[in-house]
Amino acid sequence: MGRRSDHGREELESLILDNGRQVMAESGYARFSAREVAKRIGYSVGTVMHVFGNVDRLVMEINARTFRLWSEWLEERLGGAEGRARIIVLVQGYFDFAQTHRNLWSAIYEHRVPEGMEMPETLAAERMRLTGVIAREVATVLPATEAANAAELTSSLIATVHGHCAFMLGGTFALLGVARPADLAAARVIETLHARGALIDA
Amino acid sequence: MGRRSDHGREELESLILDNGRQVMAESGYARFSAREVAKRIGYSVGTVMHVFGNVDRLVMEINARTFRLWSEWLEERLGGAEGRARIIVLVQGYFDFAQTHRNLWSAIYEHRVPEGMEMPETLAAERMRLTGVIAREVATVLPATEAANAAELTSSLIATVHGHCAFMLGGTFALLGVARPADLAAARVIETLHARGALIDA
DNA sequence: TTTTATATTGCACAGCGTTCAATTCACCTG
DNA sequence: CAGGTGAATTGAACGCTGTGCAATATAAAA
Repeated sequence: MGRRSDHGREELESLILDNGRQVMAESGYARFSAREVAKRIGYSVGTVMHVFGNVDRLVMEINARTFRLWSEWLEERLGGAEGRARIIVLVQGYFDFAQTHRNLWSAIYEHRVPEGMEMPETLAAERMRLTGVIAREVATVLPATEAANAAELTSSLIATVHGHCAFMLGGTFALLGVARPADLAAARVIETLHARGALIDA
Repeated sequence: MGRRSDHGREELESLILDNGRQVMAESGYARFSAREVAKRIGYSVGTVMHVFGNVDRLVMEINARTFRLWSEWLEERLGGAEGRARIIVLVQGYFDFAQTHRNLWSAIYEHRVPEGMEMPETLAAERMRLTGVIAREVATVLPATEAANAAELTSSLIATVHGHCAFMLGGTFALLGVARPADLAAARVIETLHARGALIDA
């Protein structure tokens, strides 16, 4: 039983979030349970509910953390890469992250925000941060004439890669006999960038 | 209380499937319930479980039906369209179906087949049927030199459109300020087909 | 020390999927 | 037609789930 002297409010929040992330990573969204999180931190269910209001908000905060982790993962991988290689790193990094953190990644897309409940600011912010990393790289590669379309094009390219990644982890590609999903996605991205006059080699 | 004289085994199966589809359409995967289906058909939960073994199999059978509905939806829409228009119809039809049958469409991708449980034959078959419709149209448009890659390219194009559609219904595009997701997806598809030397006008 | 505010609990509730002994029923046999 | 048989169907039990809330425990203030 947790005493209030053990952890301050913020401390308790991140304690729940840390263990919540762990439960999500182990069990996946379908088997995620606030009760299990409570058990692990040695507090009762009521406390978890009191801190986050409801399970959906807890899941969304976990997802926000996943987005941050993901952004950092991509930035790290970009490291010293240059030119076309940076784009490939982004695509491959997208796939690698999803595969390495399968359950965390899936939870982002398996969770539906209930009607009438608004998305927490943190989730929107972290999502935009990830998009920002990619948008920056896309803008670098595009010619000046395409600058106005860069944001929209970035969204479209992310959607393209996302679709391939979702089909890989969801088993659709396995069913269709597709061997190297990441290469396919990369090919589509390069194609589009070329079509827009991007300054990268073939 | 259902008497066995009321419905034969097959009759009962499709009764469950019909009402199951309805519950799924109304409530979505997250709130789908075998008990609710049982209530609607006037049988007990045990009967539903007896016919389908477990809820996952029932969901997969419902999803198989959704795939069939989807294939027919696309074939109808292809109607008298010709050339490039057929490709646009496929892309737009993908989006329209998903939007019109939001919960049924989402259920396909929200449901994860539990480990150790194999996919029923019907689901795999209906999924391939849908892919077949699209593969046929892609093959028609591609030059003979690309025939060998047609199947893989088809899978990639479906993934591309799927990614855009998922982002639309999941709210990602709204967050990013993307206005016309279907047009974006269509642009990507046309780009790729052009890059492969497809015989369609710009 | 007593009061006050609130963090925390633990139970109740309604729902879920799954299991299974008991029951009901349709049909076959004599 | 009567009795037996096997399968269909039930309904309760079990262990989960998220949520709400009155009661309690506790730290801080008076």
